[in-house]
Amino acid sequence: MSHFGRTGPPDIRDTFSLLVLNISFRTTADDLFPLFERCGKVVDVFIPRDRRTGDSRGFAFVRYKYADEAQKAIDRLDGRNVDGRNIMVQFAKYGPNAVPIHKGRVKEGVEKSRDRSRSRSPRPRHRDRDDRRRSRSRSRSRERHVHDRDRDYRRRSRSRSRSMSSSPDHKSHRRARDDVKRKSRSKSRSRSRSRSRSYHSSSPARRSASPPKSPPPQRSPTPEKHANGKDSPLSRSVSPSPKRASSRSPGSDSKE
DNA sequence: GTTGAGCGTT
Repeated sequence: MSHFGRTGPPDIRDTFSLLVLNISFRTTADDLFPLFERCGKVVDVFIPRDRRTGDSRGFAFVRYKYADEAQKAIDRLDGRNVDGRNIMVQFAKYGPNAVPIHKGRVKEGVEKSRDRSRSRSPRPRHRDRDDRRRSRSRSRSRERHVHDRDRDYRRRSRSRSRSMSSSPDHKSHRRARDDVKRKSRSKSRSRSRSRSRSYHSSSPARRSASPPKSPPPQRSPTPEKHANGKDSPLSRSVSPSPKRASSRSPGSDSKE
């Protein structure tokens, strides 16, 4: 997506891309275009956005037609306050069209801009939203599509150090204790129920179709109700007649 | 409503 057309980059023959960092999340290409246009001929303004949320990622790419104009934009707009934030303008280093830096003048400019951009001090990185986003994406399709975004994912994976919290701990413990309690209370019956449950769990089709509509009954917070009521449909379901259980044949399995 | 290191699209 570019500012001039929705069919990708217009012409990347002899353009010089500038990376504009630290822009506001609300700043759009339309806001940056006039600003950069004042420094020279702007070929395209592109702001990478999140594919899932569609929000701006906080930086933009501005392509100039001439290197000297791009250099001028760096000199003039780098550090300029835009939408309440001071942007950082520098030559784009990576990307589909690496800046063809051959002229000594541009090269010096690049080094200068990089030197200046290095002024920013390192900050502690903790991004909840990104972690959440990546987690969700990973949980849904971990290694299905790892193409060009692989670089991005790895780049952001660096800040996954202190992600593990202590919240799931007690939850797990609580669940485990609850499970143990239920088991000890059920005792002998637990065997047949466990087998029945296991059998149901081994059916992927049912598991896939069930989650949204019918949650697993064993996860019910009040199992004692069913334990007391022997006529409960659940009880019948989980504890079939001993006759059937003892004389279980392959034919019966196919039915259930 | 929020966030803030970095390098890009149909």
